[in-house]
Amino acid sequence: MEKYIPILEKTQLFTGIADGSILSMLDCLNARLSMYKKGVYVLREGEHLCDIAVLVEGGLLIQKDDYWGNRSILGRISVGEIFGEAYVAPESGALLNDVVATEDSAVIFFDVKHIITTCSSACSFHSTVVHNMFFIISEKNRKLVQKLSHMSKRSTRAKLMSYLSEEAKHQRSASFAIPFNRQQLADFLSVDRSAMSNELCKMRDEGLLSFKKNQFTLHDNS
Amino acid sequence: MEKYIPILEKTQLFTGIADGSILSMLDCLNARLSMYKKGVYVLREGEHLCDIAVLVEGGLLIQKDDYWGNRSILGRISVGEIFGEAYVAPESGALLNDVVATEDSAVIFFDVKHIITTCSSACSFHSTVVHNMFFIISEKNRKLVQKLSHMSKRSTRAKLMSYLSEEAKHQRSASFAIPFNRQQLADFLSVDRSAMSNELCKMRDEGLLSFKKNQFTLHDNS
DNA sequence: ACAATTCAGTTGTATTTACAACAACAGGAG
DNA sequence: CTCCTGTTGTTGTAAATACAACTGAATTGT
Repeated sequence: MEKYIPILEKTQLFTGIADGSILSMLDCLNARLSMYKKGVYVLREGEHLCDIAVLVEGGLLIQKDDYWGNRSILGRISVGEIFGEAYVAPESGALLNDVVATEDSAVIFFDVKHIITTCSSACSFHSTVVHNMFFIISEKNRKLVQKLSHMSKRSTRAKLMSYLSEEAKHQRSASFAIPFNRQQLADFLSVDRSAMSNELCKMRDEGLLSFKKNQFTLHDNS
Repeated sequence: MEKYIPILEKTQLFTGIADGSILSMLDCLNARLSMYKKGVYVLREGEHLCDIAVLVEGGLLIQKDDYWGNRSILGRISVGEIFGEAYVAPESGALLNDVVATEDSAVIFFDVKHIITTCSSACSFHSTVVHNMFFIISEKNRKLVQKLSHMSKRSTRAKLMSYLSEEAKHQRSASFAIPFNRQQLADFLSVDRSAMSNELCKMRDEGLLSFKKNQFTLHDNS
């Protein structure tokens, strides 16, 4: 677990924690490390979770498959991000989504109770971590609202434009990479892949944008 | 503002705060009361917010209108609930939605900085409020994920079933009232009102459910 | 009580999207 | 190199949805 401390130091969760303190906190927060091969389920819908999880290596997708095999993708987790934070409240029920590793991944789990309850040890960083989590969850909240605003668009084209322009704004460049392939993007926006592919090509032919693989460029139509 | 203290006492935000303490906290948290007539905008998309808001009287809708007049509804705020919590982080930008009063309403705003920073006064309840907010935001997070799972359904019928069965589960009864009229429900699920109305009637004719106004009953098809 | 307004349901048509099946291409394994 | 697999784009058809226009019922205000 120690090898991932440099990663943890850079995460938003441990912002403001003195460099040497994280190692001692791991113990105090009952941290556990788990490894997952590509394609393996990290968490499954219906399970109960008492932990906050931090991805320290690899990549994850948060997704859900319904009875008929329709998949919907809630989002991607990259190294340094936390997940499972929506289930920390005592009354929160079972997980609503699966979490799947898209590459070989490493995850560190922290016991929630240990985070939000000040421990008996002399570790004075609890309140900092609570504050950090506070902001992280609030920010996740905003990201979900943004995703909802993409999905509430009525047409495939409007959904694509909403998502892509948001992504351009976020990455501060008209040219940017997205973390999805076409099928994943379609599942993310809840549209049919082939219809979406078709629409993307139409938009390209109209000069709205260009793309190659998952690299997109939005064009200025002024 | 004092007249709303009994309301505040019952909110999740002030759970665990001794009864007499709220009055003194109002000052400490720089609380401000605002009244809004039915139909008036409480907050507008694009504004910046430095406060947590608690609805103490009336009802609100969180919604967004696009350039062409398409409205999408993010959710409803009832008495005792908080809103604006997605914008507490210092880096969070402008509001992404409007907030509109659907009845004459009263809102109390609390300065976020005063909540998350321990004040110099002797008020010892800060950490309790922070913990409460923590759980509230986490729970909101889960609600957003649930809304996303309704909206990611591919057909109008599936969206309706997803929303209505969730509502039945939440209210622990197959018979329940929803907080929307038809147009609002359509805007909430991002579908056309008339198409939705049509689908609802088909579902009723097939015996899946029955309804009258905003009162719905799901039927057991075993 | 009456008029005005909002709300819910209905219908027909135009448009959009989903679905299915396939072709082209790229990258990796043997 | 060749085969296999996964990904993306293409096309035609079927199905679902949006849109517009209207009816009747319910609600509100005067």
